[in-house]
Amino acid sequence: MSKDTDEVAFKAWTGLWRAQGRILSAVERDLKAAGLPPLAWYDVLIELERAGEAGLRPFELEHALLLPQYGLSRLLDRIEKKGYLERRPCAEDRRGLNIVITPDGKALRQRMWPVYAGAIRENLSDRLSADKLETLRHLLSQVLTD
Amino acid sequence: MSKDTDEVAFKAWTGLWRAQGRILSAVERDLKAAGLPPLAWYDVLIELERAGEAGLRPFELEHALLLPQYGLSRLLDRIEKKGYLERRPCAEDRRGLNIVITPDGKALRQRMWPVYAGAIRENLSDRLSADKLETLRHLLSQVLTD
DNA sequence: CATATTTACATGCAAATGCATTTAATGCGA
DNA sequence: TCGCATTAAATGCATTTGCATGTAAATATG
Repeated sequence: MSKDTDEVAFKAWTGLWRAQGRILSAVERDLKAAGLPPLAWYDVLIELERAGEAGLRPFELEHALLLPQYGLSRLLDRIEKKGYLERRPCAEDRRGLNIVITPDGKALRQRMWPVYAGAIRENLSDRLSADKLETLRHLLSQVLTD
Repeated sequence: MSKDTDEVAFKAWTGLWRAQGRILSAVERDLKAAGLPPLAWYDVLIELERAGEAGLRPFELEHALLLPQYGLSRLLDRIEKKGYLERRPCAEDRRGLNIVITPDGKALRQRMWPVYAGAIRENLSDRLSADKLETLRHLLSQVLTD
């Protein structure tokens, strides 16, 4: 690998970092401005919504969201306390839980979505052609393979 | 903007998020494993090193690193306490400071670099051809213009 | 020139995060 | 089936972050 490649790679990395940071900040700012909870709540709720009535085990959410175990445990505490999800004992494994979204949770997720989508549009879609977006998506999926 | 574009944009965003998260986690993990401080210290130190003897004002660092004002203030506290930088009163503006790296700070930055670079290589450069890296860099720079 | 506004940086306090450990149940090998 | 390593999830404690506000100096306004 040439020195040049290292340099380009480093610039790609800083771009990745800054772009992600800028978009994420915008999303969080807009959510807060709308009186809505942080993005992490959305991620939990959408996963639960997709999982349906059976819900998900914490370790599944952990894997899907790339959160540390203790981080998820406490995130669930907070969301549960507001009534957007339920922790149910798990029949098949009594160590475990089934996390299930409530109707309020679904409603909250729906209110969050347009704010989230708006920030993505302003900060990403509006700045790159459809083709380039697709290229970006593809490159990043390659980075993430394994 | 078509619904399809929105979908691709969203996937590009999640890719951006996950790729950044994965790489950043790897960097932090490797730094910690090597007994070195978090990446944020590197960012501060490299900026200071580039700024030379005159150092930088906190608000300049803040802008360069996209940190909130109070976040930077406390990051500087921690780095200063370990002796890697100095806060000097600023002659031109007595509200301000000049932040200057120490020799120990330069040495620390140098020790951090190979660990940092290694993680970028493993998680980015090794997964994308030179051409694709350049494309990625270019796309991200477009996202960041303004 | 006096006073109001803005800018630079710090800090008290509450919330979130990271780390290590705990509790409890499962599975596995002897 | 007993004992032990492993897995699921929670939690105490220290560190870090976020938010609001404080202090002090510079700048703008009348």
